[in-house]
Amino acid sequence: MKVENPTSRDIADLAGVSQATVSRALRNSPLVREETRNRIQAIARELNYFVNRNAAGLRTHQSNTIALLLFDETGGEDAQINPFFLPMLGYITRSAAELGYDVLISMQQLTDDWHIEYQASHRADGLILLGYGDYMTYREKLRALARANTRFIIWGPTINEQPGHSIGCDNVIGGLQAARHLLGAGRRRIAFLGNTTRRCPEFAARYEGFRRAHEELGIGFDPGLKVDADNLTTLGSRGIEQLLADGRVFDAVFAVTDAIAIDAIHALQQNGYDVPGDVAVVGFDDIPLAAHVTPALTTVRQDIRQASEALVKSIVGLIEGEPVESSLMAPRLIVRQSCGASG
Amino acid sequence: MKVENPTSRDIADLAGVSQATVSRALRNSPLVREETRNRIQAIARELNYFVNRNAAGLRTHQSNTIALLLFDETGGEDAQINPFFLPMLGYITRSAAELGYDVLISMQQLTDDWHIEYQASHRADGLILLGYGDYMTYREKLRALARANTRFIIWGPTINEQPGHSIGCDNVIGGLQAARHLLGAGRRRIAFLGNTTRRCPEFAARYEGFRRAHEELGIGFDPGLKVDADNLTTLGSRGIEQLLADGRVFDAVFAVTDAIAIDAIHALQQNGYDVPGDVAVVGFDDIPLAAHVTPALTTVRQDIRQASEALVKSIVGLIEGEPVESSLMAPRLIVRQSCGASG
DNA sequence: CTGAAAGCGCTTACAG
DNA sequence: CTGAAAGCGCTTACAG
Repeated sequence: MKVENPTSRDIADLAGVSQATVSRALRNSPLVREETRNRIQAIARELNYFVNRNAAGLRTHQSNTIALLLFDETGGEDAQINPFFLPMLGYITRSAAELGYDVLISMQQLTDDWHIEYQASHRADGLILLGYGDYMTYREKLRALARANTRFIIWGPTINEQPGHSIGCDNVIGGLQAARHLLGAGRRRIAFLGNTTRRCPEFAARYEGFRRAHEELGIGFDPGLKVDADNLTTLGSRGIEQLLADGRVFDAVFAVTDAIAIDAIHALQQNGYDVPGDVAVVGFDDIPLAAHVTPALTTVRQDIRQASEALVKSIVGLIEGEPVESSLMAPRLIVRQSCGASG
Repeated sequence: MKVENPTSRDIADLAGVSQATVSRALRNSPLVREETRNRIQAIARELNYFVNRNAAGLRTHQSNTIALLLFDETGGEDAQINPFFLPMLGYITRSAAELGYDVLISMQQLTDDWHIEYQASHRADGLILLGYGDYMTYREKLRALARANTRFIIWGPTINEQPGHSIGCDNVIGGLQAARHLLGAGRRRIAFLGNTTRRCPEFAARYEGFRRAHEELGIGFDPGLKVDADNLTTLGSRGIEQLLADGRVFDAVFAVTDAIAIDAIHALQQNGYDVPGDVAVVGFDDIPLAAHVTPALTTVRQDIRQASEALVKSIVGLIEGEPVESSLMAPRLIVRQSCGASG
């Protein structure tokens, strides 16, 4: 009675019904009498039978799979995913599972012909694009995607001419919140650490909000306090060293990522500055370590979970033909000790 | 001439050959004349044709997909993947892509019936299991996997009775390296921070190596210097505070993760200790931040990339019927400033 | 409520 | 080197 790789026909034989009835029963069709359905499902369970997804997919033209395309910044040398996106994977996977979708991940380089294949080959019903920061670079690829009627949603800012839909963090608001908070606490000379070139539109947006907070209060911002640099990991300490070497006076630091902020705190402490006494520090991201460094880091948190769920909800909506809109989600300031305003 | 969703038959009509010849040409079969093949491939490209994976998979009984099952420690509440495994995703995905496999990710709780379905439903040809630390808990699940002839490979220690194959880091060697290094630098009272209960067999193995290094040199280890605790993120500072509160004397710290080590460095500095002058610190993992804290953290690095590639190579070997062996990979000590031995 | 039948789009023996 | 044909395992209109 044990069958090697059972098919619906095997179940049918065992249950004494037609293969069509087995198929209906396993999909919980109301057309099948309950008693029959239960019997069939029991046999299927007994035999460890699972519907062949290839056959079902061939028939229905669906894969019930979402492809997650992560932009590979290393150009193929290394394979490090931008660490910021990693935690999203878990949330995306779970949300997708709740809606009955599997998640296929793929690292894609800019040079790859990454657009159309997943959907055209029926491996995925739609795509989520993570890490495609600079729209201008991808413009043509996105257009090709749209032309091929591929369903996709981008994690990133909403840009007018950009094809498709996107869901992103409102980085301007984030920068605004950080700077407002420091200015509200009486800090007047806030250094800005972060790369705001076109390569990093998110950081540029954070700077925009930072600048706007100064404007709101009619406080000028000294351009000498803005440290731009390429290498993000060491920017914290190098930025501080540079500011000190240049003899800049500052009473606060806003870093575009927590990694930079934490590195900056170290450098400040090493140079004998008290944080937040002498210099307040605010970061961005709320990475796990942020709450555990000393002083605990005040930072701007993007709701990664909410964002992930929204991305999945949108792509599934697109797949199932529902209306979908682009949106920006407001981040939230998490006040801890490093800003000196935690009461 | 533009076809909506072209099939191999459309290509065949356009090329004036049979559908079978198209199929052969697209798979680069040597049976097809080169001129014919080129013509067919050109037309396919022109039409943005891609082989329907469901149809091909149904025919060949293969999916060319590997399922990556990540253990979800949160029991479904949250969806955070253990951060240590995240970087592996990128390497696994790339290695798999190089061998022609897609990667499906899935978060699985202990209670899930996570074993058999992926392969039985022909969604994946084999499984990679990440994060299944405590074999005893999964014993039955792994046996069920093996019984169902599911191909799988586990990232973790090799355990004798454990079904299937595994690839892991030699954590004993790692702990040994760390402790030998500190002892070799003249430290004699090394505190150990980490949870070594059965829930964390990797950490227990690191402790084992740590202990063995003491034995080698005939140096006793004061059990009062071992701080065990549940909450890993704050163990660094809490551990140090506890040691100090208990009046323990120590000249070094070995923490089972870098996060704990970095937190410990902070706590030491806050309490007026110089690192590494008064207390040397060694961590484990070599997380990105490790090189950038002050002092830069000496740590034990697992070669995540090599491990990921080995996992993929093994599962693909299993899928393609080649012989595969379990193995342990030696980690490597990365000497920086925090151990006071960088010269 | 159930069954017989068609067909999804491929791959691959078989025949030439 | 190429074609006609079978068949992978489903889903679903159609008929009853």
